[in-house]
Amino acid sequence: MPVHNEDIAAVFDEIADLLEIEGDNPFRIRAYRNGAHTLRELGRDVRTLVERGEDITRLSGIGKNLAAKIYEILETGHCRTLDKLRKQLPADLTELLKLPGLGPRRVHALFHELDIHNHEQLERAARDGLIQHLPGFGAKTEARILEALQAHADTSRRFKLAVAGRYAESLVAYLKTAAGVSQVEVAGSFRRCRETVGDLDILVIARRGRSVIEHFIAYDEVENVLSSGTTRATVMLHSGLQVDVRVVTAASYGAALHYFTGSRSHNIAVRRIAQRQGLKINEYGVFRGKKRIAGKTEAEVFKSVGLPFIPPELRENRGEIEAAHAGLLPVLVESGDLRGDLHSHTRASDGHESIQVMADAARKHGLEYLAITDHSKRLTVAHGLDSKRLLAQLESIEAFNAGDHGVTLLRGIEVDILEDGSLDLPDDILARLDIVIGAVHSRFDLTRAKQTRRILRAMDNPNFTLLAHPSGRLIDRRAPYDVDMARIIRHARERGCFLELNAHPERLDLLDTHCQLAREEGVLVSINSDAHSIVDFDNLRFGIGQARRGWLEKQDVLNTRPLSELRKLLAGTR
DNA sequence: GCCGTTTTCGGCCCGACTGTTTTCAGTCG
Repeated sequence: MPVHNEDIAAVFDEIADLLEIEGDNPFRIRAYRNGAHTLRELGRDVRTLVERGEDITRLSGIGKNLAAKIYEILETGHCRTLDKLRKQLPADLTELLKLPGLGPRRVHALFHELDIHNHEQLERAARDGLIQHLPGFGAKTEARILEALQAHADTSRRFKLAVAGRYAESLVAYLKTAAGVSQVEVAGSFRRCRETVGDLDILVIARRGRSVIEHFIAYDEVENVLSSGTTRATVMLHSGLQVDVRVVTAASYGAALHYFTGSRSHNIAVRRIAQRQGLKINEYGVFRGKKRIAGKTEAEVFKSVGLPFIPPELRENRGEIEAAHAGLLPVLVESGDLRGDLHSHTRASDGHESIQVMADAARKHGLEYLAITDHSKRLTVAHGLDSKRLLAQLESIEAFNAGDHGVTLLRGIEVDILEDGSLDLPDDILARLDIVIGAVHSRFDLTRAKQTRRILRAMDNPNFTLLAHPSGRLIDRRAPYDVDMARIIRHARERGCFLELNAHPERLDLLDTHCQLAREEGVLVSINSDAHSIVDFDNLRFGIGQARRGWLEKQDVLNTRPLSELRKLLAGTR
């Protein structure tokens, strides 16, 4: 049973939860949480690092103690510290922490005073009116607990970036109509371009907070108001999306934007740097004593602690601060850097438009080239192409290219990688194409070893150019297949082929951490729309966002190359 | 439990809002 980083992180988080309920040293608790964060953001299995004999205490937040626990979990599958805590406290107790309004202190009281350690017991006690008599509780808290228990089903819901974006857009427009508002910015994980967001964090610049807040909570999509003060408010929209609005004045704009953009972990790291320099950073500015020395812009805030501006997409405390210190921040790829798109579909398979219409849309999107890559025959639901239909399509593409349309089409295919790792069309046909994108569309359930072997074998086909949507996941709908991505990335380097970052907002794989890994290994990533209709080219921006989260620079992205250079790179894979 | 521009001990980010309190603890972001 392989142990993944997430398994170890979950152990550390549970230890932290249980220690917190028991009122342990808060810094010890944070150390466990920091360790969990480091493992989750690592991008490669710590197991592999250990197997290679690397010193894992060099990872930030992993000291001797946590390293020993990692070894223990890898070897035995258990952690004695956690086992011991679980003997002292019921296993389901940490579930209570997930209810809004219940933190460690209250859960401690519920357990030790009323022996409550699960939802059922909590609900019964609340209905019997027992909770409001506990010290620190009251009638309102008891009522909120009952509400929370009823609403519990959808508390952890996250929204895909593109979906959240639509809610954000109308809300921003609405907030701009409030009196005295000079600026409205969506911050938080949305600004960091995370693939999903748990809530919207919106920063408003205005002289007076209260009137903006009143305007905000009167928005007609508001389901209920969770809190509302003079400078901030939290509401739940009808859609189930939570929105936080924070109002500050222009003098605090940069500091507030930095604070509200996060991530929390990044903010803490930056504030600690400030602290060591005798400064204090809060959402109002950077202060030396009572004197504000910065805060108007984010760049000013960074500069005040001796750092260059760090783009929002990098702010995950994943090495960006160290890189900034060392002057090694990447110059991130931008939308305008893309010269082409290497993955698109037409009516020939499951797309909605002709070759000509797709080409025209790509040109209007500022692209110089577009690969037509319809599905192969195995994907019958998508009306995949067999050799004969593919050859016919090649003729149409060549005919198109013979004219002057301001965009060049590449002859391609998205060929199915069959269960044994062979490709769904004959080699002599694939050899006639400019680009062969391999993709897994079946048997997502193979074991990690088999799935990995399947993909490695497909890459070994001399015609193979690019691995499409490498994890196969659909966010919220289908888990990724189990595969050793680090191995696949290394193999891509050895084999000299490429990986796709699929820009569709439901896919967005490669993951950001895998982009980082690809970059370190020198494997070029292609940011592709996988367009099935002309509007889908707009999705490229989500791919750019994900690539930026993955530290990719222009030179790390295959389709930033001009056509002539691209052709050489494609030819080089054979 | 981690870590070092105050380096092997002594510190560890910071503030808003709520509810239960009469000055603040708990929770949250």
